Amino acid sequence: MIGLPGRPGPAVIMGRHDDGPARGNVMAGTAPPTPPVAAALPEVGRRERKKLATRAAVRDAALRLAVRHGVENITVEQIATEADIALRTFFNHYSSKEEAVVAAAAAGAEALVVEFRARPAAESVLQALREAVLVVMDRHDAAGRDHLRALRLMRESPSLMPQQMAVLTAQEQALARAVADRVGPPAVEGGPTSIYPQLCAAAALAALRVVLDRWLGHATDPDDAPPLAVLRREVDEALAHLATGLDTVAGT
Amino acid sequence: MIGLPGRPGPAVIMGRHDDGPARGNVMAGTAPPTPPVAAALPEVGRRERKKLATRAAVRDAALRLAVRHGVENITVEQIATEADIALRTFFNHYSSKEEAVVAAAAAGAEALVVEFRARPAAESVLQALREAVLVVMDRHDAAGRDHLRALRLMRESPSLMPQQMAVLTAQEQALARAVADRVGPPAVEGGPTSIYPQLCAAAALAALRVVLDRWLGHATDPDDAPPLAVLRREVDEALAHLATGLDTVAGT
DNA sequence: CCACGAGGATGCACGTCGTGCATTGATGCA
DNA sequence: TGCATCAATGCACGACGTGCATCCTCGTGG
Repeated sequence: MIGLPGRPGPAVIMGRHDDGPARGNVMAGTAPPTPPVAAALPEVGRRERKKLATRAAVRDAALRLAVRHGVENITVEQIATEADIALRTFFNHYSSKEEAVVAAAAAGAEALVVEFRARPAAESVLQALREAVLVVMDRHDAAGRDHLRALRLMRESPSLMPQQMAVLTAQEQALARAVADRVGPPAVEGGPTSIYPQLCAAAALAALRVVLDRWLGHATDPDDAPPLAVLRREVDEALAHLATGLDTVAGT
Repeated sequence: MIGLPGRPGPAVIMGRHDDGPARGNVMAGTAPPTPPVAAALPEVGRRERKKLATRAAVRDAALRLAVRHGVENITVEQIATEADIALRTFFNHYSSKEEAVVAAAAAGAEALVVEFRARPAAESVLQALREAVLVVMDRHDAAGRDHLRALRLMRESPSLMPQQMAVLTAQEQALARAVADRVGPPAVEGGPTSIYPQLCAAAALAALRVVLDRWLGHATDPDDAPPLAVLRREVDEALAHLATGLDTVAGT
């Protein structure tokens, strides 16, 4: 998800196909089936590739500067310069620096939904979700230190929180649909849709958000990640709570 | 492909207790605002009261204009004029029009936490939460049409979503603390804090958000609220799901 | 091979945002 | 009554975000 190329050059191309800046909030785009690791298909011409490259350059430049100087202390102009584009062009891709910074992280949430859908139908909803989380976690674990720094940036920048939540809710909708597809169509066609998919997706993502937040908070030293094993355990614990019910009375 | 005021969109419980001078009508001596639950505050002098009044005036003016013209189509200057204050003064209270508009809603979420804390310890966490929700719901039901319009505004204004989520997460923290207090201190002093409070608070608020969102979505006609009974039922259903566990396998 | 249409990158102008700084007037206090 | 405080204001200014016209590159049909 995060990718921090050393130079503003052509970066990894990852999904995100929508045109036009998203006024005020984030994309809820359904990128064409672009599995986690995308391969350049002849589908896109040089033109499209250049556009994507520019987009990626902007995104990475934004993240790089934000990690180094803090989101509050950088201007869109600086990002544009770093990405070697005109100021005006920046707004052709993102409508604010916050959106650009968070965009780099959005892929993570998208990947989760993709992996979830890929799980066999035999698994229960929360089981499938757990496995999907593990897959995404492992993959991102390889991203290393830069990736961790980016996560901390997200966690500790108040001004990014809104954008993050926006991404999260967008993915919540996607996950809700995935859950609905998994449990099958409602008994009655056209009948009142069950609240279950939305509820489950919302609760699950909220749980994962809490877990990740706690995990990032555990670390006493910056750049020092608590063992991944801890994260796994807490994910399991949280999902287990959801699965078995989380009501409690005083003294328990 | 995103900025359209469409289906997805969170909402927040909101209430509008107006204390301050409401444009063109009574502006009594401004008796100390009457928060959800009485609070004796003999401490406030005229100075503080005036400040609060100004704040309320700004908040209400923002909400009123936003409901009438849409958040996107109003400027801070208009709000300031409507509230009869200088432009600069606006920023002494809120840092953006979105914040001002949503501020009116924040009280709702705060009230929920307050009511939750007021529930007897004998009730389980989710029971207490349910009762608290009902209390807040009933109280706000009396607010009538304007209140409903405000809720719809929140739901359908993409640019407000970030601020709403900010309010929501703030209350999530407060609720998490309340839950922690309710279930009692951890067995081991200073030991690793349980994830339960945060998890529970996050899941519960996420559930309530989904329920409210669905409820607002049910209505086919604007200004026409689905019966409150439906809301109650869905709240119960959602919390019941959380209480008994929400795992499921295909075909269930 | 070339002219032409589509679309991305830019430059420019402009209105709105949000903040720092200095000033004023009402308020609270000794 | 004299003084300290603080909300409200006015002013200046840099950053933001968008509409519009233009230039240039890529993709295509002739």
